[in-house]
Amino acid sequence: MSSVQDNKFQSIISHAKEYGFVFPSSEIYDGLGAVYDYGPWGSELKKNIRDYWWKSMTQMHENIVGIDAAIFMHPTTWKASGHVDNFSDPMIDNKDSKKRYRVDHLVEAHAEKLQEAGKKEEADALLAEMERLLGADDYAGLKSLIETNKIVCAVSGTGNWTDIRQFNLMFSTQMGSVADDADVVYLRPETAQGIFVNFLNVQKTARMKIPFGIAQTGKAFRNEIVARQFIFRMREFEQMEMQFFCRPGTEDHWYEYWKAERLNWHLSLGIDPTKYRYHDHVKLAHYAKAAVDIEYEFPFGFKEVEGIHSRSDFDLKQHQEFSRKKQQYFDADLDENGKAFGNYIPFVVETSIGLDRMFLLVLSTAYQEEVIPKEDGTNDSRTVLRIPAKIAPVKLAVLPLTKKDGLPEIGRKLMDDCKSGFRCFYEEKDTIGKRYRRMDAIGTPFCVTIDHQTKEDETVTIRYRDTMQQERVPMSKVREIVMNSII
RNA sequence: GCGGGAGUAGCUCAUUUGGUAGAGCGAUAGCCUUCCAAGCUAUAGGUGGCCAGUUCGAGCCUGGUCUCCCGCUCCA
Repeated sequence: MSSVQDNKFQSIISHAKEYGFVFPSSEIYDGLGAVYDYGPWGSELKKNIRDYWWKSMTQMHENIVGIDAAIFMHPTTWKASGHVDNFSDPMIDNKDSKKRYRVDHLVEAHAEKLQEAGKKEEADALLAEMERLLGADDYAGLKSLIETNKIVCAVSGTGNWTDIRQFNLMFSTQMGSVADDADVVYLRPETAQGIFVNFLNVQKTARMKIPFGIAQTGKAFRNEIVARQFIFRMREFEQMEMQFFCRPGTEDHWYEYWKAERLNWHLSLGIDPTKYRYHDHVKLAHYAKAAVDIEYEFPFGFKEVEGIHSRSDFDLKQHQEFSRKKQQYFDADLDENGKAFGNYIPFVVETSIGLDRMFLLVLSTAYQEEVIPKEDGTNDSRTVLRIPAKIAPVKLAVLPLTKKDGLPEIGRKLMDDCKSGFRCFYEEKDTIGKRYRRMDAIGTPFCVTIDHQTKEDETVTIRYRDTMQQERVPMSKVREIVMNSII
């Protein structure tokens, strides 16, 4: 990261705090690592992004319905999903290079070398032994396996290792207030499983026919080893996910469809397309058939904001196996031979976007420090958040030019006319220029000024955030102008 | 978790070798009534991240600790 980008990122973080978007969690106690709170304007913006997503996925797609599943789920859910086995990794550190490795990656890399050297049998034996020890959670055995095979660190070249430690990425707590009887439950590490376990409930009660989708937004929790970069990687975060259930064999079609559709959603906010790119996964997760990330160029580089995954029938199959409840769907549509497609476990295409990451994306793209030349030759400056009007925290500021001569009363009346439609902000303190700057800083797209002429002809000055241009319009038109820009 | 850097008012910073903290901006109230920040007055706000040690005395020296940033590592 260059220092210029570095500074811009720092400025965004400072701005977010100073103007009530994001605060460190429990800040008076020095904060809590990688946990953040959303302030007055931040919570508005976050809610608006969530609503915009929700509307585009559900209201705009007749074959997608929503649910709101609980954060706690039956512990077996996470065995079936693979999280219990795959979400906790034994790690080992090299004391000389200070490098940290996942034990399985380290051993696998060594096995590959053996294979290249023609020692295939030795490699296979090593991997088999590793699997056995991993399955038995035998960390001492794994360490001696590393030592006896003289596996060394690629950087330091030494075999000076720490003990193996377990990093469990799932948060756990107890359900039940008597500690001895309490069952361990997990805070969900992803929202997707709440959709999968409700697949048939939703399909039957909402009478959905394949292909259809289930959408959900909600919190998820991961005990990240390293959580950094402001709200980009948090331990508690919010996902917006949609699982699309389709007939086996059509998943590639729907994968391509959602890949395009989701990028279009981002672009519909008017965000610079050159800041986006697709990143196809080469190494796929255990369930995946295909996976692509939508990456955005954050101030700290291109990073994943959303993932589209072709998950096959893995999840439903797993839940069918672990729950012993059939997860199949009867498809009465006829195939080319005039026969019903019949019973099958649907394939799934998932779209999964981090709400907090989207929030950071919006803030990153919106934040601008501008220099404005003045008539006398000197320069003026402003910090403006060019947040798309439809998701801006405050849509309209009502600003009487003075607080005398009945202007505030007119402003209050305009407030009453508008505030049932969208978030408004009223302010009569300080010079008009200062008030414009304050509204720029929180991204308010429209400011309306009440002046003495308003008393004569009921017109007001509307001032646009992005162009700083002003226009005289009838006061009765203000609500409509703002409404039209936020739909 | 390892290595590096940082922590003084809401923000940006100052406080000449150790002598118990100041400014600008911002905020609040008022004046002015002005269509793009930086006119005037007043007020509020800090056990110097926290804890200990050295010292007659610590924002400053030492140790520990917490948090943040950067790099490594990890990322379904």
